[in-house]
Amino acid sequence: MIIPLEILHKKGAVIIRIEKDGFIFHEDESAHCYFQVIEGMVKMSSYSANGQEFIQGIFHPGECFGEPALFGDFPYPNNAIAVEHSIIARLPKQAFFEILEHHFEIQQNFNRILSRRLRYKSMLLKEISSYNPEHIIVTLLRYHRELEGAKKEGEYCVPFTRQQIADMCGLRVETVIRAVKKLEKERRLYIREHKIYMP
Amino acid sequence: MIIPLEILHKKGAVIIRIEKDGFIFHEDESAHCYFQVIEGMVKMSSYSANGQEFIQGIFHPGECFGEPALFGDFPYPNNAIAVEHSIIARLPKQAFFEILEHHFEIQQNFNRILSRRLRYKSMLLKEISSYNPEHIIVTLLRYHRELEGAKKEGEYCVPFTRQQIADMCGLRVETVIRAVKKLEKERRLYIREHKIYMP
DNA sequence: TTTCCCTTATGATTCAAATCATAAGTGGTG
DNA sequence: CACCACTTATGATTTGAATCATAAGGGAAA
Repeated sequence: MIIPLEILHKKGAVIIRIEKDGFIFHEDESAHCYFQVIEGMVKMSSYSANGQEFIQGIFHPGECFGEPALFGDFPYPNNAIAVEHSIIARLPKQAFFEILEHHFEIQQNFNRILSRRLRYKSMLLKEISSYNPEHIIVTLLRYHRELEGAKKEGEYCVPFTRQQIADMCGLRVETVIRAVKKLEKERRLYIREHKIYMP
Repeated sequence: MIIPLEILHKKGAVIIRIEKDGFIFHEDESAHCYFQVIEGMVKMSSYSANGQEFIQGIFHPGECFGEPALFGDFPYPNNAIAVEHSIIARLPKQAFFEILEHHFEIQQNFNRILSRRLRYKSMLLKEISSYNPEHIIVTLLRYHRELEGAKKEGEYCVPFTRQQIADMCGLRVETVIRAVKKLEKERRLYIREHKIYMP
């Protein structure tokens, strides 16, 4: 939980419900609000001219999104879309900055969050720019396994479809399917009932 | 100037000199210091297994680098290398965090800087994952022209070699050379004495 | 239970960027 | 000046991922 719900309430946050595939905001819209996921799942993504989607991030309950546009004073760089029916807190920019002024530890926490997102993108850029699909996918999955963190005993059950993996690293479904098959042959991961597992 | 030099001095920053191509820190090293460029130019980059370089960012006088690793508590994700002979202020992590505690506006400024870097990487990822070299290069150059900002009357003289452009967007020199030629033919940019200009 | 859509799967073909080779222009330095 | 390293340049060839086509499996909903 980035900002405790009490504080959000006190500052006048609105709770909104979004159905699956509903937009919370659109790419290039000017940024007026801070958002925090309460229930459900939200993705930030954009579509290129040919309709290909690129997923920049996926956000779970307690996580925030849209705030870089507030900090950096630029339009939302991507669309925010509910991956499933979701409940979200929305707080106007002004109130958001007031919270930061009075809570050093929250402000600091944002530095941590932004820095980790930078690390993720830094890693992805390096991968995409110079490695093959198998390498990219293994690195991506390892990263997400680390995020799950604590509960790391045993194997990691990958919570993404091949399409989602493709959209996160700029590959095509078929390429991901083939790469995953190849990785299975090399024993670097396993497939059971079409689900991917990492040892 | 992210952190004023007086403050850095008072907190015990060390001034270091690095010759061209010298390393300031290495990828995967654990992060102990904050850095700020005083003179010269520094790039953050990493090398893939086959020796290909990917430049994650370039930093000029007044700009900082290495701080995401401090905020996010992870090893430096890339190498920091002097592009030319440079003078740099180095401040231990502990002292850096003390400065933040006492300077709300500096803390806030870091939120802005990190957010803008995120935007840059977000843009690059989208470009690299779904557009052709010409599109990627135009977007990259447009971004850098905007950074130069104020002095934007007239055309933009691109301050990068084709190799540097290639290393910033994961392409090969030959590809960049050909793409730039093609863009010139389409009148989307100009070449005079081998230098690239954008109208 | 049938329908529909999404996901996984596989083979054939295309194509754009990487790779390889080669050379001319440029700038700094001993 | 001569030399060396880097940058720009161009053509030929290779290659790996995208694209196209097709189909089977699974889950949700009418």
